[in-house]
Amino acid sequence: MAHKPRTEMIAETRAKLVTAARKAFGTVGYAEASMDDFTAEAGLTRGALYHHFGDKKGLLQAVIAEIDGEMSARMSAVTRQAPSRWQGFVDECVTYVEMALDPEIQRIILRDGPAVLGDPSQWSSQTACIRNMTATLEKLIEERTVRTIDPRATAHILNGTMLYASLLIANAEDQRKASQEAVRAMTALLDGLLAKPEAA
Amino acid sequence: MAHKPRTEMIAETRAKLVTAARKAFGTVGYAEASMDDFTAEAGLTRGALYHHFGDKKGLLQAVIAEIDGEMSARMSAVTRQAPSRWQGFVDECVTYVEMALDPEIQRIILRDGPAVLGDPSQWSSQTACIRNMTATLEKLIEERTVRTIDPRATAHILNGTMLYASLLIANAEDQRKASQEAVRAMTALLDGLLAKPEAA
DNA sequence: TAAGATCACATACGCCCCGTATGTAGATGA
DNA sequence: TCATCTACATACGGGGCGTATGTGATCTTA
Repeated sequence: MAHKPRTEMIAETRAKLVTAARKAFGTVGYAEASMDDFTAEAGLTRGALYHHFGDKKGLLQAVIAEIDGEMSARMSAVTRQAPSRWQGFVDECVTYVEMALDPEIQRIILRDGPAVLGDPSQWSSQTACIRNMTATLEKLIEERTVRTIDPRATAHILNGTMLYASLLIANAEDQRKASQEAVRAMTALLDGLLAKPEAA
Repeated sequence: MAHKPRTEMIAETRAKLVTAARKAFGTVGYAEASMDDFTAEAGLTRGALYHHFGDKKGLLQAVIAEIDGEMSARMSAVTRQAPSRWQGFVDECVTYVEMALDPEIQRIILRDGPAVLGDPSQWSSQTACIRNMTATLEKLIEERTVRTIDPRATAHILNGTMLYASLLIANAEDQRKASQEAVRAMTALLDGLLAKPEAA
């Protein structure tokens, strides 16, 4: 029974740390998560953490990158199977809101992330989601479906729109009702982007 | 030279603490702000802080309440002197974006606040700004200027829209250009709320 | 395949920061 | 004027973090 190669072992411990941290950050939050505690839970010590990620912030970045990769994958899947380009864009937005309902995502991506790492739009990761949306917008503007506005700026701003829609829903007593209201308001706003606005 | 009455002295020390904390939170951030440091800067100790505010979070709440009061005042001033109700609403939004450009506000209200205290829409204070906007929206819907959407949900969502517009501008290399792009995108979105959409 | 170098972690130490428990001086009220 | 209360300061203990150091296993090279 030979040992696994070294690189594989390393990847494994990195994954163990990221998983344990993600769980801790997602539940008790970044500030309250004791490095001693969640490294121990992964069968390791802080030594491993510092070796691989530099510090607590570095580990948070890794966790965020992992989450963001998952979100990005889901979004592009939605875009691919949309009937029209505009509908695909709207679906993308709705999917984003749905994903942001996850308490773990809210805690790590929306609350602690910005506080610790600063403006999300600067993160290499978060940009992935936004880049998707920017690209879609560019095409929509090119084909004259959408007004001539700056696609990057619009994507960033819509990012905020959707995140706060998620917050609204997540904290509502009646989530179903809140979700309907939020989607309705959001689609109304999105209609404003259209070159030929639809009737209300 | 008689001493000042006691209640006045108390209000003064509270104000001193809030001011010192606001400065510290706004520059180095909540987590990095040492209570020993900024209380000393106010000529006090942590004892005073715990006595008046319970803990660090309590002080942050007080700081946020102060800032939010100022923001609320500015917003209602803008609303009062608007030519039309819809224009007043748009101005309100633009003002909000402008205020959120302040690094202190970004740091305290947008980054650290949510991380420490949770969803901003739950803060008694933040509600002030949102309530303003909700009220304006209600009237606009009543007079059929705006589509029939839920005003509270819309206000919350727009809150996010504007905050991220501010982030975008604040972090841009060319702030003037970014601000133009952001305002353009925002007004486009807002047009979507109108019952009779304006031509692009 | 054996010796040396390297790497992936664990251990150990000190510092700072926080929360609480306790002390105290001055204002208040009879 | 004395008892009480209040607004703070001081003192103490604990925990978390960052770093410096140690160690055993793996990889390299001849």
